[in-house]
Amino acid sequence: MPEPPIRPADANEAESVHFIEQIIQDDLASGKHASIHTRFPPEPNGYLHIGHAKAICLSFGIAEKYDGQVNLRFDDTNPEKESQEYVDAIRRDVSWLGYQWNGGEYFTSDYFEQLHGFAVQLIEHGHAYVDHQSPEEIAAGKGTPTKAGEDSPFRNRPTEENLQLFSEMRAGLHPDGHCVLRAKIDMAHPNMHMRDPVIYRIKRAHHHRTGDDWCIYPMYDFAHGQSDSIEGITHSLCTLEFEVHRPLYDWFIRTLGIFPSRQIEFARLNLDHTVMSKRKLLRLVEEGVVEGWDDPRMPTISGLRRRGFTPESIRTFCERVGIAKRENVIDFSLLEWALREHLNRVAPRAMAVLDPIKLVILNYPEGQSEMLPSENNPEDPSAGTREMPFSKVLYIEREDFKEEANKKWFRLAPGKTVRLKSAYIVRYLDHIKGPNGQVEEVHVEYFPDSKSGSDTSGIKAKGTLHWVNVETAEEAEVRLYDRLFSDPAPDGHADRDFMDFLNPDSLQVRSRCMVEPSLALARPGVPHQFTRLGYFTLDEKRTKDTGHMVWNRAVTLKDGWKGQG
RNA sequence: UGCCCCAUGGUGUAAUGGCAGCACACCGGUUUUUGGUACCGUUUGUCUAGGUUCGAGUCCUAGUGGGGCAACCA
Repeated sequence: MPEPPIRPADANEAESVHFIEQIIQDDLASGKHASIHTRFPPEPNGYLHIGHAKAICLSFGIAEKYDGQVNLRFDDTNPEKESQEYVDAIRRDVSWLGYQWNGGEYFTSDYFEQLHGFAVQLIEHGHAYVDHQSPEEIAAGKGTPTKAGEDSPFRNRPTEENLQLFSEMRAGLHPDGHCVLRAKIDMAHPNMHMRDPVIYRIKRAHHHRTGDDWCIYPMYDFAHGQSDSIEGITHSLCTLEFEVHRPLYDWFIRTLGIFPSRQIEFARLNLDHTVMSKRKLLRLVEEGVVEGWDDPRMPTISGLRRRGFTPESIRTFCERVGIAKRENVIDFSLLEWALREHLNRVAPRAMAVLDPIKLVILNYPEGQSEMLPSENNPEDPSAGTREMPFSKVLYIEREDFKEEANKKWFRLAPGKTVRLKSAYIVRYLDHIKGPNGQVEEVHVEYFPDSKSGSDTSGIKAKGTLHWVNVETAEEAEVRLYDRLFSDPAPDGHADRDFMDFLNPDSLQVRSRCMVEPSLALARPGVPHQFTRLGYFTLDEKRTKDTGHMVWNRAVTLKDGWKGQG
């Protein structure tokens, strides 16, 4: 009986890699490829979103890890939907994520001439024909998934006639839609994509790069694999919906006898409480539900950037999400975790009060003030400290005071004692209410010997409150965000429109917030942690437009309090 | 009534025929001048049925469930 193998005493924990990396390692080990070359091939017809970030991190990350190359290629074969605006936005988003396309930048439109040559080559070898059927006739002729298609009446045209017709198509002798070029494969093939796919159509549309040079454009299936091949892409990584296109991808490469790029598919990213398709995102923009593609509630890269996400956090998120072929829906909280994980280490702390009421320290001398040092980041002593002005009248958070509270309430209330962060311990005395019953001021006494850093009072305070000195406070607008949809799967209801599930509270604007004076020098793109409140970033656009500070909250701090007090 | 892909805790993802592990979430505890962080701990999983094997999450067969495929879109 064979003994079970003994595990090596000190085996290095083998690095576990996903199935795509496994293929790459095998190809490198077997010598199939001396080096690897990937590409990221967006169509410039919209803004990149977090799902694209996964694809970007995959293709760029693999090139980086295996010392290979990666191309950025704009798949621009449908001029009606594409534009330079999107090209620019895509470049900016990929760069912002921290990636360089070291293999170069390309456009499928750069290959139009070469692709045209491939088509001629196919015709010459009897592998393509010009079809004069209408789109409806072609669709009908394809059959259904369970029923074989029928040959087009034009399928057996002589090569010479096909050559002639195709050159007329290119020369503009035929009106739009009059005829198409089709690959001649198998109208009864079990894979619908192999039933003589259309590979060129006539379309008199102005192309954002080639202008009016062409009136025929190749279809995706005839452009993508060949473009990969032209660029020497070894591993062409794409999402699962292209799986059924792979036999066609391979067929063109084999039939044309060109460099065999290999397509490998992985499952696309889905996030709960949002939608990810360009069509649906576009609807949110067009119906004015959000401000634009870069609205901080959008799952777009530009939206996340404006919301206050960092490239590092998005890359971490993509690593955690993993790569597999299984359909998946990722918790939004994983994205939030990734941001907190990064920002907790690097974000400078500051104090801000979103819903201010006054705290008056009755026994603090009128007219006196002092500067108290406060750590910029407790996780990073090298970040140093800053001086916080402190005096008799401060702002504290309305929700940090309660007229009645039990033992679990660590904040201010009758009978309670709290520490003011980086300052003194104070004890409740009384409070004043306004005409409509709202608390306006809380009065406390402070203990002079409880000063932060030199506390000899011996008094213990369970809770610590953040505060801002009234005299020196800066006013700011703060925008708080929540999930755009209240339903975890807004587009998962067959009988309901996803717009029915919009979260009415996805945006909260707080207009008279008070922030510490040092924040007046803050710059956009540098996230801060507002003590006890979360991570905030200056909104560049809105701050510029309104002339006053506007802060976006990217995410709250994790809240471990159960709210039982 | 076709073809292709997939199935591991609540959510993701490992285990390459040999101890089902990790992260997020959840719950509990310790520390704490952020009810944060850090640290510790609890609970929870191999779709079903057969088969191969000393041994199956892994291989085979069938079933079930989910996803995809019929644009002159990508």
